[in-house]
Amino acid sequence: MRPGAVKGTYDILPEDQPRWRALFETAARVLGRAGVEEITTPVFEHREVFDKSVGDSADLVVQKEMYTFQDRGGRWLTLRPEFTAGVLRAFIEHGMHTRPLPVKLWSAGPAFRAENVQRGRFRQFHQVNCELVGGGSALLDAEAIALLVDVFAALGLPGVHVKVGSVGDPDDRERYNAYLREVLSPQREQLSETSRERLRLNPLRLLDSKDESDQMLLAPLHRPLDLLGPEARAHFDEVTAALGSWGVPFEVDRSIVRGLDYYRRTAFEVHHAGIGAQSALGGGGRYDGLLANLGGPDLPGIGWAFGVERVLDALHGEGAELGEREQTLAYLVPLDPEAVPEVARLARTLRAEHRIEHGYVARNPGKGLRDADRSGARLAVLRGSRERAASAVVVKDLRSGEQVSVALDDLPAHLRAVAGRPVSEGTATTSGGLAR
RNA sequence: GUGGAUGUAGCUCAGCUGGUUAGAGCACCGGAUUGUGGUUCCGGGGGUCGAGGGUUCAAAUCCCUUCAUCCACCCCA
Repeated sequence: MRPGAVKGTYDILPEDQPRWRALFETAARVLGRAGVEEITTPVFEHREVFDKSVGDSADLVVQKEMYTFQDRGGRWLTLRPEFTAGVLRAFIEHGMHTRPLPVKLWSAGPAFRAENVQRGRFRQFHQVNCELVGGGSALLDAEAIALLVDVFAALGLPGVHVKVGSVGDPDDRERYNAYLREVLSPQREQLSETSRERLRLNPLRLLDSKDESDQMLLAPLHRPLDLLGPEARAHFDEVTAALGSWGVPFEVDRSIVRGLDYYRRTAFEVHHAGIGAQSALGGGGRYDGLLANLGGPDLPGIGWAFGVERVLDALHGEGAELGEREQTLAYLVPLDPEAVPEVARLARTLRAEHRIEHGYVARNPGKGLRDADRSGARLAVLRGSRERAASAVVVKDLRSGEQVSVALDDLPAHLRAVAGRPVSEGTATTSGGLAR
């Protein structure tokens, strides 16, 4: 069997590229206007970078899902499973804490997780990531959330649901975990097996259970948001007040939860109903303390990421098309061998202004026009012995069928004029269509 | 790691309970049309029927194994 693309990876074909490009360009524009600057970091890092950002979590699963390997020099490296750790590593390495704070950085590119594949979940996938580093103000939390929403809006994606919650400060989390243990331990026999395990290791995650009877048990309980300390509560209220005053639509999610320990206070997710079971387009949160964990200054930060594949899936489902392929203006047809180098040279000069393609072997007019048609070009430009004798070319509009002889010297002006006109309506005339 | 569905031409699929040489549409190539395309008509090339094994006179079809894809569970930075 010949090998196909590796499980969980796929090819982005030429016809898909405009969508991808348009998405990245839109994100760059929206974020750029907010003063967020682009940073590109390597796709792999020393494994400690991700181990430190992720590793002290109770969930060892997370580590199992990282692509970690040893290079020829014996270095342990990890393909990035997310952007935050690498971006913060770069932030620290380049002393960016000396820049005006907060430092706002966005990135885009592939990331890797050794997960099982399903809709919206791949082993190599793509994210757009944004980090606002060095500010603890609730206004930054609100700005981060608003920016994420703004990007979706600029993409023309309807139907997004923004959920905002808070996991509180570390004290709050401990208190909440203790609360869950206290309330649920007497009823542990009624919990599902995995939930019993979670009760022991990481009670917070119980809230994620999809088991119906679990949810029945959990329903009457307080949520993290209900038991926030006064400071975290005030912070949360400031965030929601800012979002409200900016007109950013969101709903408060009392039970929002993060899997990793470094998250503090604000946590948020954006969901979309039309993309299968993995309905989260993106999400993020505040990670005060993470920077210090990575050996940097003790600065707070907040960030988010969204999954490019999922957003494109959602856009497709909503019928929102994104990006267009540039149409070839003219396809140059050599009608005899002598014309081949002539059209090649001509194409090179015309390309200064337009997208131009041409044939590489002599064709009769029938085949040549078919080639031109299939290239998607607006015009076919024919060059053969008759045209040569007149120092001209024949230019045929492939939609209307009209054709004219144009002197070589006049061709640039002619093409410019056509390019400035809207594409002529109507499918080409039938049969004859040929000017005599 | 677990479960379900699906694997037949480049693509989308048909092929019923086993029975001649495995089909269609689209796509591709050629001709009708040797200086005029996209429509139409005619013709053509393309397949280890995912792979391996088994049952049978006979397997795309039934059985087993395996691989892959999709969806879901698990998990989710």
